[in-house]
Amino acid sequence: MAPAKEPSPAPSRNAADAEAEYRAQTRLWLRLLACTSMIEGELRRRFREEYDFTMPRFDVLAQLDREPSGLVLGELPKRLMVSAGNLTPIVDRLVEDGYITRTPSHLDRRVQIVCMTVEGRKTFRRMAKSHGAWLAELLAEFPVDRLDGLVGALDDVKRAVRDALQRPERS
Amino acid sequence: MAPAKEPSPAPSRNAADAEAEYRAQTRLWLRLLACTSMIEGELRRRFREEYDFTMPRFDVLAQLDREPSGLVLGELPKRLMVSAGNLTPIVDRLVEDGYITRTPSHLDRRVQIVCMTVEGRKTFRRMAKSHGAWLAELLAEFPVDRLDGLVGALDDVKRAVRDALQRPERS
DNA sequence: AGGAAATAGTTTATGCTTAAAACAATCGAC
DNA sequence: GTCGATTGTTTTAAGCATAAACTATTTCCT
Repeated sequence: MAPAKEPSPAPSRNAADAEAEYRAQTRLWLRLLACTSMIEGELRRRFREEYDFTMPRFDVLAQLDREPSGLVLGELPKRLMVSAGNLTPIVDRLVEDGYITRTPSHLDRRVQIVCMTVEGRKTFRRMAKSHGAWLAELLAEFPVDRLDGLVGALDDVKRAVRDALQRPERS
Repeated sequence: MAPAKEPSPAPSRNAADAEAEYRAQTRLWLRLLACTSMIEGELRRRFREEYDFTMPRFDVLAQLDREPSGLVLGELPKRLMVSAGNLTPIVDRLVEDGYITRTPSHLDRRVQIVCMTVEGRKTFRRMAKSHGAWLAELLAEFPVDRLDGLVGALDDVKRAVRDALQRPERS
């Protein structure tokens, strides 16, 4: 496949390009990290202060809000991109606090179905409204007409990374 | 400044716009989170597998790499955007493992100066090289000519959020 | 000089996060 | 039908993260 000893076309320019690409990719990663952690930190702080709640707990409720008939427990780790073991204590506490229920399935006794309670749904709606408003406040100065473009670019980043991850571990 | 009771121009359209803006902002946040956590998860996994190291430890070394004369300990939480208490055990372990030194200042006995050791610098360079290569691999499918534009947009997001955070807590 | 306020850093309590091992129930092959 | 593999979930050990309380030192005010 790779022909050996082909005279490399403009080698120094290629090296410089590769170097520049490297730096640009690193910059992209650092910016992603900075933006995400700034926003995440502030949202976490407000969740805590206003509702004495955490973001992972909110994320679980958000998934359940769109599923009136509940969700198989094993679906949550996949959707939230966290490990399964992580969710056990979080779901435990949400059940304890009365926001969700966890019922074993008759068909398969390994499986459990989690479902939001009326109380949970009410609380979630309130928090979701705040969440949206906080985000709007934090992003207020970013021009509206550039939102879609940025979202599109991030979709492409996401796709690129997913492809790289799904690529069979090289040779 | 704001004239009261001005007949609102096309009120329903404004409401619809606000709604759309809301959704676009939420989408932006979800994409940011998805991209960051995908990349972060993979980098963490590789740091662990290849070097038995964690990202927070790498981040500390990265800061110290650019400061041959060392850094005041208190500078680290600011640069890394983490809490001070968080760093104590991380720095402890890096000292224990011989990657950095921590020496009290004579001028002010509250202050400590952290500095990378020769061993630490050597290890860091190796890891930094892998880190760059991993990032290049993960982002390989994202077109090079769109990197700078995306970085610029994220800079603007970062600025917007920082401004929002620094704004005096409203009224 | 003496004491209050500020600063640097650590400790504690709580919770998130992962990887890996353990456990339990089901499924499949024979 | 039984045994081995697979699947769903929990447990465990280690580490990251924050907020809040605490210690030690310095600075500032009078």
